[in-house]
Amino acid sequence: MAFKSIRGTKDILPPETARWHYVESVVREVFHRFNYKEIRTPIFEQTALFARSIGELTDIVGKEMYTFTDRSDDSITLRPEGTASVIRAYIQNNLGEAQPLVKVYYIGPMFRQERPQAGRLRQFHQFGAEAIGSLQPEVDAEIIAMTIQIYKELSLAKYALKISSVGCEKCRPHFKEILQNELRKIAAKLSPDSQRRIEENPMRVLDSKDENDATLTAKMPVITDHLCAECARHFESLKKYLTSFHIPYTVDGRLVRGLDYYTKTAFELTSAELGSQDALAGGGRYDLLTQELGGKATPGVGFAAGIERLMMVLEKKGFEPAADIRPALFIASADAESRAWSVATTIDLRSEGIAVEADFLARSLKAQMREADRQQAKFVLVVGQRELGSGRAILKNMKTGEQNEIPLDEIRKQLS
RNA sequence: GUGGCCAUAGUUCAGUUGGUUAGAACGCCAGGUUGUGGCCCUGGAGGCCGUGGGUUCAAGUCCCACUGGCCACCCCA
Repeated sequence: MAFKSIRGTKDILPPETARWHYVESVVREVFHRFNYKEIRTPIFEQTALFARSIGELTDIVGKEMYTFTDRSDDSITLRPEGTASVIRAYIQNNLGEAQPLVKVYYIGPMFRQERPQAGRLRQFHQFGAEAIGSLQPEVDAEIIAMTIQIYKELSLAKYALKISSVGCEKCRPHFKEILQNELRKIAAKLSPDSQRRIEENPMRVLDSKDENDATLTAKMPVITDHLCAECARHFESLKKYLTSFHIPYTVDGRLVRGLDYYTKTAFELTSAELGSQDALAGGGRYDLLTQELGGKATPGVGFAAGIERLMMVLEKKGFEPAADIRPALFIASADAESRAWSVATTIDLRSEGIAVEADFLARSLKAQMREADRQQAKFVLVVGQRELGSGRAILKNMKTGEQNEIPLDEIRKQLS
């Protein structure tokens, strides 16, 4: 084969694009109902934006970014996630000056150079939302409720919501020290991966998939027991809201997010139907990010969800939306002269807003009927010399098989 | 980045201990119906057997490398 798509990238082809249209329309509709407005940022940014927001030491920045130098010798990176760009746009365009709470959402591709596997691609798609400007736990609750609502409206039932608080600049460093001290005591018994993580990211040791590690760390302290008064109050309030929203959740003090910028609330939605990469969506609060990126100190909360993973679950359920593009009418023609008429009429009707298809292969009537069937056309109009002469033709309802002779100039009326 | 499995028509797959013209189903095209879809019947087109090298009289089949896919680790959406 001459050219192939880049490893870890995929073509999304017609029957499947209908599913994407459906999912995107549901997602947009829910966002709009929650009064979030769409923001579209460039898919590439200065490398430093991601390095500073996501964190130099994270895997994403350390080894997964698509980074290159452009012809002006600037370091450019394809966005690995959405929040950094949104906050950059928020600061750059002074969005906070027009209103105190800015609520935006995005849908689009993200890029990470990882080894592809089930539910993991190098170009993948996310939808997500950010609420920038409020410290209130009500906003955290709204974001979570909105996330859940989207999955509900897609008739997805089998997921689990895990929530936690990762603390703030006051309580997290404290806890990190306590945990590291505990972990160092048993370091020798831990897996090599976990030993490395003790210094790099101790919270992740608690999340290890290694059975032995899990046993050894079962009684280790968790952050949710070591929050400062303010973080604890915030977390309690969030839990109350979720309960009042009738949203079931489990508190998982070991929940870790892959990005450094999170403070207080962290949450994750997982699906048991996904295999190893089971996170459907994740998010949390990032009260320090805006000032870290050079803006006025402004709190924020957000989430992001993987569209391909959502598709995997929908496919597993056998979900198949009705074809979103199908002609209202197919004009079948019996000969060259009527074909000319049918093409001209097709263009006319289309300009009037009617979805029409005709024969463009000069095929037999039978083949045209087959084509109309394949396209799931609602009606077929059969025209030939006779019809052009008499001004009346047969209109066939493809679902019922019913045929009626109608005057050609009444075709618009018949279709409406 | 590491590991395991895999790579044959458009698609999903068969292909005996290496042995003549590589098969099926579905899909596609045409005919059965000289102006009518779906079901049925008949016929047809369509394969450098992932790429490169090696072993052999002989390779889709065995060996090696590469590329790609799948799955897992890592990490995450």
